[in-house]
Amino acid sequence: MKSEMSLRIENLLNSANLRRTGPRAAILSVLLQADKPLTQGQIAANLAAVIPNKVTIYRTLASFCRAGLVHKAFMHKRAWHFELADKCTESQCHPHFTCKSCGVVRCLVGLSVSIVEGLKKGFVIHRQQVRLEGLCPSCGGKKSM
Amino acid sequence: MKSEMSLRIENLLNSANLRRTGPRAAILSVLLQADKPLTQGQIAANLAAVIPNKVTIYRTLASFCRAGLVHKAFMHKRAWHFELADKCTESQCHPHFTCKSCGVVRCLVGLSVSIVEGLKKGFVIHRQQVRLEGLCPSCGGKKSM
DNA sequence: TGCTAAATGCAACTAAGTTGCAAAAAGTTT
DNA sequence: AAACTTTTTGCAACTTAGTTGCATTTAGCA
Repeated sequence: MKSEMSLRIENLLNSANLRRTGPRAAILSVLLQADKPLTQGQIAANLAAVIPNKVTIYRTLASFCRAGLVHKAFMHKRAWHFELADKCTESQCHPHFTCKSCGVVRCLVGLSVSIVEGLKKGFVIHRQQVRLEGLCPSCGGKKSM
Repeated sequence: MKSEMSLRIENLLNSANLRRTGPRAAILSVLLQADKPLTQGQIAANLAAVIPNKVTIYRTLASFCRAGLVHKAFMHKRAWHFELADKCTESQCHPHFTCKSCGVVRCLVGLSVSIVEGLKKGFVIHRQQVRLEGLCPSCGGKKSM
């Protein structure tokens, strides 16, 4: 009998019209279990035993993005983070918060962001992304920079 | 007699308490003349004759950031863009727009962004950055992706 | 079972950004 | 103006994210 996780992965891959393969299922499983966006590096570290190759991870994530299963968010440093797309509509993503002190990344789902006002005529906006930096509740006040 | 540009550069460096050197003046001059944020690579291409070394550009930009003269904005690809900080307050920067079709980067100064609503208790926000992606007026409608 | 298209793995590469150290330039003191 | 100190620059070598081409394997199907 299949686990709930396994079924969910099968559904996701099916709905995206993607073949079910080892690496794909493994990456989805990691993303499903994480409550925050992950970098390719973090996924690779998690799956070193299963996926020997970072190229596979990059390509898999790219096809997930293309299929709308996952979306990319740029955070601090020079790495993208990937997370399941079920938390946001495609065009307006929730803000992502990075704590400058401990480095934790949090998705602030439900935080309203309105940019529409005053948008210049002629621009067509496909996607908006909001990044916040500061201190998270557990670091707040401890460190000023 | 000194040019207006030259004077402005001197003032900026003075106010930031930074020595006036060739590379610094050159980088400031390029940023002052550009009406959009530039990457290190773009600056380097502009100043190949004057600054033989990208490390100098990185370090100079870093010290400009530290002094609050310049701020970093992440755009598409995996490069930061740098622009003079006089267009925005330190904590709330104007949105940056990238055209998916032609790649042009525009600063949407004056566009209001309000994220405050619903911010979870305990978070301290130092900086917010908004990225928009879509089509610019001259590409609008020509290309759908 | 065998076939075919898609997916994976590998090696080699590109490009952004960093580090340590020596040489040069700026500012200061005498 | 010479000597000294501190900051800045240049160079070489490195790290890491992400990409490309090509050969091999695997999923899905006839």
